[in-house]
Amino acid sequence: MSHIIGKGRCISCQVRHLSIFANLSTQYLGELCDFQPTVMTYTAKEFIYRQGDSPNNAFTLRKGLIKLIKSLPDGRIQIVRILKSGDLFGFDGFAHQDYNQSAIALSDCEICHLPLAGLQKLRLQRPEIDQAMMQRWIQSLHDAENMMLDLGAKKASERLANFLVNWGESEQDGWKKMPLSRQEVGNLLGLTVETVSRFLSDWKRRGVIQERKGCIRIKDKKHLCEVINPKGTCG
Amino acid sequence: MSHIIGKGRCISCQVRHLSIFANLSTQYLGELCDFQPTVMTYTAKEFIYRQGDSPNNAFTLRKGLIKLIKSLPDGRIQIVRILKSGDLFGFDGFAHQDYNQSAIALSDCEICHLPLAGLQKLRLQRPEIDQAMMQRWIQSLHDAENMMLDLGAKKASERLANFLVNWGESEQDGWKKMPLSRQEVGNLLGLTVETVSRFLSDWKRRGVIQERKGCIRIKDKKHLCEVINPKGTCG
DNA sequence: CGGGCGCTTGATTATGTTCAACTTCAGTGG
DNA sequence: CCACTGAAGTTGAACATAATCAAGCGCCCG
Repeated sequence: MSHIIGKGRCISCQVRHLSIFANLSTQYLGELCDFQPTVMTYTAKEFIYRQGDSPNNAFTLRKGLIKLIKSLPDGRIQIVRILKSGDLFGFDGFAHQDYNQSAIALSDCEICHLPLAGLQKLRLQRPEIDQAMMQRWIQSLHDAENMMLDLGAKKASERLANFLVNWGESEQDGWKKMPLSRQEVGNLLGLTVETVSRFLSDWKRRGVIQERKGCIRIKDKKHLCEVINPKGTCG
Repeated sequence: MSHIIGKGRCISCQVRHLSIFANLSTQYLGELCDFQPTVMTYTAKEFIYRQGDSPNNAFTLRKGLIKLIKSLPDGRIQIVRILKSGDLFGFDGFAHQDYNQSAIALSDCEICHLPLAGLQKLRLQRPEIDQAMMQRWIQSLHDAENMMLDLGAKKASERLANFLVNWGESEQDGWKKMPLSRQEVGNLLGLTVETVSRFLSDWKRRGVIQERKGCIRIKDKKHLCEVINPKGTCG
């Protein structure tokens, strides 16, 4: 279950450099101390909020992974975003709107609850924070646009190869944590479990990728890139 | 061809009430006059900007319709947004990023070019403008999330029915302009021309919708709503 | 009047889904 | 420690949906 582990001390936060408070001049970190967001832990599969709830907070993810999902009445699901350390989410309240998605922990998580009113005040006071938030909104929109292109115009293998390459990025031929189930990869890419499983199995048989207990490694990136873009270049 | 038709006088603009300057207290409209964005006209099918261009401006659409598209090297296209009067677009520069999509006029258009630096200054000065921009970013993100759900989780008929109902909204059983070609509807919904044409023809034969010279009318909204959501309610 | 574009329609194919059976593995309790 | 259980993953076969290919229509514009 989720529980409160205390008040955040942003000034000494280990993931501040990833957050919207990253570029804050040190002289203003003091003000941030008054802000004192509540820090909570969540266990895997727990909801942080549900689509339709009225927002009192925005959130910063400190530790773990989160999926933002939208779902249809009959149970079909689309993952619209995967959140990593330092990511800001649940900011719908800034537009006086209810949460437009549900947030679910993919792993055990540590999350800062940022009261909307306080954050709004900070944002108006400190241009660095304002700028950081704006950049994140625009980046989120870009990510969403790229995903629309994937979902609307690409085929299964292209989407999956693209997902693997992006996920494995920054790892030079090393093992990368893959905490998403086949089902979740399907929900992210608009595919069924079976389709995801078939392509992954195929690529494993051909030695394009390797897998072991929740980790994945790309052996033949070139091959995946050719799947993504038959006659283009890629990394 | 596009050409400049002069400097905008926001204070007397007919679509200001739809724009990010809508809620500006009258006392500040004067400042806005110094801003003086360039107003330009574009003819249908013209590019306003291209994906990858460096942004100098954001834009407000005064008159007409615009599509924002992303495309793959092999020519496949996804429309990621359709813009209407008063909509703000091309604001990628605020995050120091290149345009992430291309903007193309769907009809003859009138567009305000808003210099980034000037707009940034206005935003920081006037909370109303700042708030309006933020709301639009969040709304755009919501729209994008809804579209991801459509593209990833729904079938052709559901997407198309949903599109028609949304497009026809605010019209009480009247004729609604439909300036998108079958091809463009396909590019928006992740479908081929043929698939779009087939469903529309079918619904026309059944009397669910009517069409005449670039206009469309929904005769049997209930039927479309049942296609969208087999056992739910809808408007 | 001719040409071309957008739209429609049919036939065929491909891609991915659905359904079903089986395997693997982690966790649980005897 | 091992048998049992259930969830996650794999695989095959049948099926459905939408894409592709192809042909023809209607209409606007030159």
